[in-house]
Parts: sequence; C-alpha cells; structure tokens
Amino acid sequence: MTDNGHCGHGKETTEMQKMCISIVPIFNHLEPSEMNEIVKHTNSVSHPRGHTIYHEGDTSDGLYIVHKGRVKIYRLSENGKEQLVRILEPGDFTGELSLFNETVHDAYAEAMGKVELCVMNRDDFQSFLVKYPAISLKVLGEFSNRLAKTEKQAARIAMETTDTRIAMYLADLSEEENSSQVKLPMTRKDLASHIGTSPETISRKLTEFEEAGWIRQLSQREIEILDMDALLLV
Amino acid sequence: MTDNGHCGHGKETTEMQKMCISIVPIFNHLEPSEMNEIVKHTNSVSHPRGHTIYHEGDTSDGLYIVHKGRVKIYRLSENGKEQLVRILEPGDFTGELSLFNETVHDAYAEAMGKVELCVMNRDDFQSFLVKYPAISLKVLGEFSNRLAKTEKQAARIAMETTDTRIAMYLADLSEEENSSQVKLPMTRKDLASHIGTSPETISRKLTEFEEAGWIRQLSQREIEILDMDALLLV
DNA sequence: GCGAAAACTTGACGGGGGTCAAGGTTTCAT
DNA sequence: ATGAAACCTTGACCCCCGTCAAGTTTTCGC
Repeated sequence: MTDNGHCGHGKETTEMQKMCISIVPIFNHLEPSEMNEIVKHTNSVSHPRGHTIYHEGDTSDGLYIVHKGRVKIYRLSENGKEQLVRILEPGDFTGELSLFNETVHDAYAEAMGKVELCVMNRDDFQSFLVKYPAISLKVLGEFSNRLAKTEKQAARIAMETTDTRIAMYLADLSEEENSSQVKLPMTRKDLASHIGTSPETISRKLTEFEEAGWIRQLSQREIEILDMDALLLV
Repeated sequence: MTDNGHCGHGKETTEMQKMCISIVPIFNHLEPSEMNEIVKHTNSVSHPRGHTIYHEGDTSDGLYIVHKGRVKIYRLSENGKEQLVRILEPGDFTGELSLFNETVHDAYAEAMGKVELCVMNRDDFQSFLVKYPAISLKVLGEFSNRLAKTEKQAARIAMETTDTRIAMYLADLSEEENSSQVKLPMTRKDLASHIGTSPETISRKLTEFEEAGWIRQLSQREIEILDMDALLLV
C-alpha cells in the first residue's frame, strides 16, 4: 500500500475547507468572520479507499472532520478480531477521545471510499473552545448523544439475543432513514462485528426473517421491512 | 416503597453542599468565591438504600453529584432484564445525558446504600458552563473518558469470550486499585449483567481460575490475583 | 445478635450460535 | 469488458454457557 501517494496536504483549496467547516454542526452556527478564522487553522487531507487515517497507538494529532466520503472506526481485540465502533458520515468528526486527555488513539480510522477531511490540531481546537464557549456546548451535545448511543449499544449486546439485536438494528436504520426500505451501510462482516455476532448468523437470521414474512431482501444491501412489530417481538 | 420519607430537601446544611462542590473534579478548580456562587444553586438530597433516584422516562431535572455513598446506573431490556451501566462513587456525577439534549432519561439510578447527593438544575448548570468555560473543558474531559471506557466495554462484550471478559474485568480492577488484591464493588448478579453473562457462569469461572492457580478467592468479594499474565491469556 | 432475605455455589441439561468448509455472487481495478 | 478478489450463503458439527433447581452462606434490618 503506498503510504500517502494520494494524500494531498496544504491549503490549495481554501474554498473546500470553508465548505467543510460550514457543514459541521459544531461550527456552522458561528458568524462568517469567525468561521473564516477557523478555516485558517485547518488543513485539507484526502485519503483513498482502504487507507488508514490513524492507527491505534498513534498520538493524537487533532480533530478530523469528514467532508466527503465515509470513515470506519474500529478496534482490534486481543486475538486480532476487529469490532466496528461506528461509521462517520460527512459532517461527523473524530479524534476527540484523545483531544481532552493526552492519550493515544485506542482505535483505527479507515477510509471506506475516497475521503476528504479537514484537520485541525489539538491546541488550536482547544483555544477555539475557550474563545467561543458555544462550540463547547455543541461538542458536549454531540458527546452526550454518542455516549447515550454507545451505552445503549453495549446494553443490547450484553442482554438481547442475536435475533433481537439484528431486528433492532434494522429498526434503528428504518427510523433514521424514515423509510421501511433500508440500505445497509456496510458489509455483513462489519455489521456482524458491530452487533457482536458472525456474518453467517446474519445471513441465516435474515433468511429466517424473510421466510417468516417480516422482511424482503431486495438485494444484498437493501431490505424492505414488512412487519416491524413482529420483527421486534423476536 | 415510601416515596421520599428519607429524602431531606433544602439548604439546611450549606456546609455539606460546599464540601460536595469542592470534591467534584468539574468544580474543584474554581476560586472559593466562584464555588460559593455555585453552592447557592445546589440542593442537598439524601436517599436510603435501594431507593430509585430517577426513572427511565423521567424528564431531566438536572445534574446529580454524588457526595457520599454509591449509586448504580442501570437499564432494562425489552424483556425486563437489567444491565448495570456503571457505578458512581463520591465525586462522580450523572444526569448529563439529558442535560444537553432535551430528552428523557433512558436509564435508572438507584442508591446502593445511604446516599447523599447535590443537585443542580439544568438551566443553572448551563449558565455556569457559559460563564466559566473552564467547567466545560472539565466536563468534556470527563465525557471523553466515559466514552472511551464505554466503547471499550462494548467492544469487549461483542468480541471476547466470557473467560476473557471476566479476566479483563479483574485486571482493570487491579490496575485501578494498584493492588493484586481486589475487592469486587458489586454482587455477582450486577457484575454478570455488566459484562454480559450470568451469575452462575461467574461463579464457575472464578472457581476454574482458582483451580488453575491464577487467583485466590479470599472471600466472596475479595480476590487475590496470583498470575495476571496467565489470566489474560484466557 | 437473630432470623429472614438476598446472595452465592454446584449440578444437570439443552439449544443457540460460532466455526469450518465449499460453492455461488457481487464488486472493482485495470 | 473481464478476471480476480472480496463478499455472501448454506450446510454440518458441537461446545459454550444460559437456565432451572436445590442447597449453603452471607448480609442486613430490627
């Protein structure tokens, strides 16, 4: 894998960086002049599909804001198995964990396709937090959402059966997309690692659900939910 | 269950409230005068063992700071099984999840013994955040710690075997207490729900570990770790 | 301190689901 | 467009561990 042959660094496209800042919830409430000030402190970076953005064990180099594309955050267990923590969409950010306690990253970030990021270094970000307290409130809100989501996720994996976890995942997806027809945002393997099961089991359960008449598999990644209530009763 | 027969409300003991504020990491860095200002906006509350401090579904009424005693935060799954999310020690706080997004609590808080709390209402807390940005940074640090811990926990439950999870729990405890002799802070039932297994399995695994010579069970709640390395190899 | 209630341990049993394997399908880089 | 690599599905096997039950020990309110 070439190291960063595809990684453009620098400020050649301030326009792009500006757009980047303006779409992020934690910054987009600021005055244009304030945004401009922030834009000056970011760099644009691009990564090709499959490229690792940061490694477990890297020291924190800052805040990563996704501009285009998607980023997969995952961990590796002792025995080398990977667990998908979450997927970043444009407007999401990461790197925060090590921003506030001077620790190393404890997860990996990998580009799921071609990805464009805006990067701000740790010290600059912290001084913006002090200068514009409203940003802190936004970040706190974001953290508290993620915390709630992660705690819910942990509780599910710990207490629910595999059927229920898969059903609940579909339900969440359907709610997010406001549609009874959902598109899985990842492979069976990643989904399995996310909800704590195996790809084979996901295949089997989805087939069962289809045979029971609760869903229809339109294609590998697309599923139509026919009977949500039955689905959630296991 | 009597509703709040044991719950003292009011400001009869400002001294206690002051102490309460002064031991919390998110406030104890402030000037004495600033702390006094904050103390004025808190109320002391006491709960007896087993008393529920807030229910799932309650609307947020503020920030709870533990002064004395311990508080158990747990969730209930669809089928009524409980999962222990975490335990609050003196100096810890909760209620944050709903402080930043106007949502209802999605967990329960229960006094594990006699507990004394300081409570601050949502609006007051938010205005202190704006007035003293340093508090936000502290809260952000705390959130980021909890997020890291929770994500790690979710990954473990999803990917590791039961043996490994129990071993890792003991290892964490030993590290926290800086001692090879650890005291379990909860019952087998709660521990089981926390790490995603059953009380019976915990009993059995601990016996296995002891027979293998890796630990010694001094009493039900006290365990001496004899061979940490072997333990972590499963 | 004492008695009841909660917590813990041990045994037996059964099923859910993880793993390995093999064959079919989709994706993607060239 | 095309071949290789990644992904998905289905089958067979079997073991881990959740559950139920019964007996023992510890905890705690009075």
